[in-house]
Amino acid sequence: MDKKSKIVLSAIEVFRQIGIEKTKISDIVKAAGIAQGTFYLYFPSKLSLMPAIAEVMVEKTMEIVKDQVDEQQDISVQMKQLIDAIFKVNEEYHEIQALIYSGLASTEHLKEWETVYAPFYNWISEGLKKAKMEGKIRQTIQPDRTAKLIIGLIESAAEQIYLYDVNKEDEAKIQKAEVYEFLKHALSIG
Amino acid sequence: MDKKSKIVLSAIEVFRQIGIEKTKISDIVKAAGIAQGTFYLYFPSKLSLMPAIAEVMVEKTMEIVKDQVDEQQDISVQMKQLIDAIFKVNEEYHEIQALIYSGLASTEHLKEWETVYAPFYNWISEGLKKAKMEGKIRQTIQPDRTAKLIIGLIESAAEQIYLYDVNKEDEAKIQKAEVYEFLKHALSIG
Amino acid sequence: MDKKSKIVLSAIEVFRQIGIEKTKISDIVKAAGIAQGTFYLYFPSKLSLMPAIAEVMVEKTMEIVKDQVDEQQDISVQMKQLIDAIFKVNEEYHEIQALIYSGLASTEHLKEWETVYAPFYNWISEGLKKAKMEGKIRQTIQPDRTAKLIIGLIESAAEQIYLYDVNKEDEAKIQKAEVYEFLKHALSIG
Amino acid sequence: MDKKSKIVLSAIEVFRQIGIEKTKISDIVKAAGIAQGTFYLYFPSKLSLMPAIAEVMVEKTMEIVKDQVDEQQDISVQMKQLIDAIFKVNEEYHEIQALIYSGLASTEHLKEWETVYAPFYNWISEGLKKAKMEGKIRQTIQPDRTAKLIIGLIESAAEQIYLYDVNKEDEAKIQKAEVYEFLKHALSIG
DNA sequence: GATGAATGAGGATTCATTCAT
DNA sequence: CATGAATGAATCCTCATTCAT
Repeated sequence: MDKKSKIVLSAIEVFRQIGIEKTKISDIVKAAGIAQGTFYLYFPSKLSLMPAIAEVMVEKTMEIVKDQVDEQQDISVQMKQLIDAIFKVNEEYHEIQALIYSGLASTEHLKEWETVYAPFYNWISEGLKKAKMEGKIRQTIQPDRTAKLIIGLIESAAEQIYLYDVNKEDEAKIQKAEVYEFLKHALSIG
Repeated sequence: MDKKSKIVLSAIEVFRQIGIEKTKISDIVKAAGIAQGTFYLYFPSKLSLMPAIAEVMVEKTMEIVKDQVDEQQDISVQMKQLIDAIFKVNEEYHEIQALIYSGLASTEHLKEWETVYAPFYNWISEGLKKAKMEGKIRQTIQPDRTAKLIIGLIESAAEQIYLYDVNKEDEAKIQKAEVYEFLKHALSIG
Repeated sequence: MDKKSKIVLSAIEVFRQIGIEKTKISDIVKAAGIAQGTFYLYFPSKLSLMPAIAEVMVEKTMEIVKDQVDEQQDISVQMKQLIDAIFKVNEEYHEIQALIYSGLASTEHLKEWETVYAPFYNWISEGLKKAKMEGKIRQTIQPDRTAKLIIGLIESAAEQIYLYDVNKEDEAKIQKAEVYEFLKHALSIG
Repeated sequence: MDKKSKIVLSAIEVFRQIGIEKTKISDIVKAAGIAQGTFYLYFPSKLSLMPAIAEVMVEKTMEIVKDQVDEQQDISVQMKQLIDAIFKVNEEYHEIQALIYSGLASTEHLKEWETVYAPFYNWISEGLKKAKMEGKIRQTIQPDRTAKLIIGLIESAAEQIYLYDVNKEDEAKIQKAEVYEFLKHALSIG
């Protein structure tokens, strides 16, 4: 394995054990079995690790999700499986999720977050599109938007964490309308 | 204003500008216009600030929510208003939400989190109970649990953040079942 | 004595013993009897010490010069005394002279150099003006400019002797005589 | 050009730009277009560069001086030419002079300094001997010693001008005239 | 209570040098 | 000869915390 990957994986391990705040660069390199200076050949600082870690985490998440969700099953079964999968990932890596979040938040790497999560969102979205075409779900659903809502809902249920993006009034309006629709059905209002 | 409040408010301001990671005590006291040592008369350490900040933030959130939501209105209207309100709060204080979370997460203050958020959850829960009794929403809803789902959903929609809590298998099972039910209706599945 | 002066004087001592390059901040603070962090309350870096050291050195130089040169004496005697004085300073502080020079050169403190040396230059210049008015030296001399030439001449002469090693009494004596002769003619004294 | 020369010349260039203190080996090799390790095939350490640089600088100086000074001319003309030459070298390489000096001083290469400068001193000394024999300058002059005084005088005069900034043509002109007058009298020329 | 200069342990970072390719 | 990734000792610098005033 190349040194860069070794650093990232070791960092994940160490962060889980000691916590991001208390982890020293020296802990990471010790775990990776490399010299102190070598770290700086690949990352300028501890926080600059975060996007790389996030990427690995999303990869792991997708692995588990794809493993647990049977695309041949009915959409209702798939959703149950998706919930199981996300709860499972969160259970195993909840510290890392928190770390990534605070790590991304405390730096200026926020924009990389969306890029990193994109493949996961897309995969869900494709599933929704199929179900929509087959008339299994309501036709007013916007798959891309709803995919994110679903992931957010399940993750927040499993976790209760908060994240966002601002100053997009139109975007917010559509989003709000969509959430309203979503919620109306979820609660069986009216 | 007393010095303690001055410290908390200055800290919020400085955290928003510099980020929690990079903020020094000296930055906070400078912003508060007090001496370095004075900080320690009110807070034993830097991290002990977090719960106090969280409290202020929840207070601000509830102020806005209670101001925007008209309890005389129909539940569907109230939900629209709630969405508006939460989006509004998040728009204004999204960095702080992240800060609080990472601040609480990076220490052992996690347990205080629930306490701090409790009044908000309770208020939503009460609304659901009333609607449930009036037959406006489905009778299978568990108000306490659902209150958190709703807040989580809306906040994640406004933000896209992730947070959690693990090792509660039974708790997780119930939670998963509830989400499933929630989601089934939201998507009009079956 | 205040801490800032203590740092400067200790730095001079340590630099003389260990050399500027090999001196660590920790050596300086140890010599000054203060904590490591305290250094940074007064100086941002090792090199930023240089102007302060230069100032002290010029003060010391002027003390010795004013002490050795008798302004009541004839200009030729005064020049002899000036040569003695500068050689003396150089013998004692030759490492520091080198340090200051390289220290100033390697940083961006060059402009401070002139300011620091100004009082010395002025004092010599005043002496020349008086001698010129009294017809003791040639009338074509420009005092300000010549003051610098004289100091430059004597210092470089002294450096040539003391740069390598210090105990060269005989060598110094001959060099001083030669410089005196050189200077006497240059100024057309007597 | 062979790699050794390339290293020396690149080092001079980089030192001029970044300053000796801040220059890393990696900067030098980058400028020279060679690999990091290659440096050590030609120089055992960073400081061992200094004598080589000094040598190059003295060579350049002597080239310019020999080019500008016409040995057929009268000693007074030669001195004028010498002043011009040294000022010229200083204008172009004033940072390097400081570098060499501090570079040599900060190590144990001090003894090489004399060796490196020797040919320059000797050349001047020879000129003085000849002039002395021809009765063009005062008979009390000791050529070897005076050669160093002259160079020291002119260099310090030039430094005073060019140390701060280079484009001071008028200032230089006046300074050169003053130095010439000073020197003419010091040597009792004409 | 309030101050802010002083502390110093702790950790980040640098960079000359090596050596396997 | 040439390379440049890897090394890790050396040292800088930060900043939470203390305490004499």
